[in-house]
Amino acid sequence: MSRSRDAVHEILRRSESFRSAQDIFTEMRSVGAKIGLTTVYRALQALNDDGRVDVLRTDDGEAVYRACASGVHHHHLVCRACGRTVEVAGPDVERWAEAIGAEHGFVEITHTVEVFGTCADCSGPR
Amino acid sequence: MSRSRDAVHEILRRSESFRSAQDIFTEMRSVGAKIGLTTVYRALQALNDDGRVDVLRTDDGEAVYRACASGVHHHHLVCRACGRTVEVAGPDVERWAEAIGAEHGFVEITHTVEVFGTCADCSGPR
DNA sequence: GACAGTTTTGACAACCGTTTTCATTTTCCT
DNA sequence: AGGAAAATGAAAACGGTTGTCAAAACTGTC
Repeated sequence: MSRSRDAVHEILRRSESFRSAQDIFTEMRSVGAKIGLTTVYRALQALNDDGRVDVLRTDDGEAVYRACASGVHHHHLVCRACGRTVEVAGPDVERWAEAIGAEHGFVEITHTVEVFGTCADCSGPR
Repeated sequence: MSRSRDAVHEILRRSESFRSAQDIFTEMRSVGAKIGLTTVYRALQALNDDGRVDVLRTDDGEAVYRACASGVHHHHLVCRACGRTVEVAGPDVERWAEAIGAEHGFVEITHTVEVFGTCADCSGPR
């Protein structure tokens, strides 16, 4: 797993928003790349297994991916208009999740947090 | 929209974990209810539109529903073993999300937060 | 109660994103 | 080069969800 996997990774690194598999596939094809949809899916899961990309589900159940700048735990602030995404750290949230879990007797706490909003560019010059 | 919608709502109120549409459909049928899968889906979206149930997506993209006890904003602490769910409030998280958004020039902030863990019953008596 | 009009229902087909299959191609190693 | 193993992609299979459309269940009115 290598050639196409790097290509997919490259696309994601150049994007600053979450992209769907089909979306990536279309872009690659339109640029002339000879790649199959299946391979894009496989590359994405491989990249995700390696922790090189973040995945999340849109409200309609589609999986969207993004190359994460850091391998460490973080969350996303996503513009609902243009899709621009900022990685944010949330030590307070991590602590809160742990505390909430402990309070109810839960162990091995994990959590998912996504923040949405409209960025300055999209809401500003009205 | 009434008969079956109430039936679906009732099932959810009796469950303390998130349920999928198909899951609910199967249960209703096994109890002898004469209802179609389509109707279950319709009832669920209607209930969701009315803010009577919470929806979230599992990692494999399936939509799961739960009757929320309160109409006010809250989050969930879900046992990954038995699915038991506790509603939790997180004023700190709300503030954090607002702050993070503002810091990056985003407005109209919303967020999704789900906490997962293993509950006492499922991890305790080893 | 009968009737016309509206709403709800459900079997079935259509959708759509994702995964599997499997035969072909490419890569890697010696 | 030669052969085994990994990667690829077209097409088919899958699974959850939504659309279609005719039949059934309510509505309110005479």
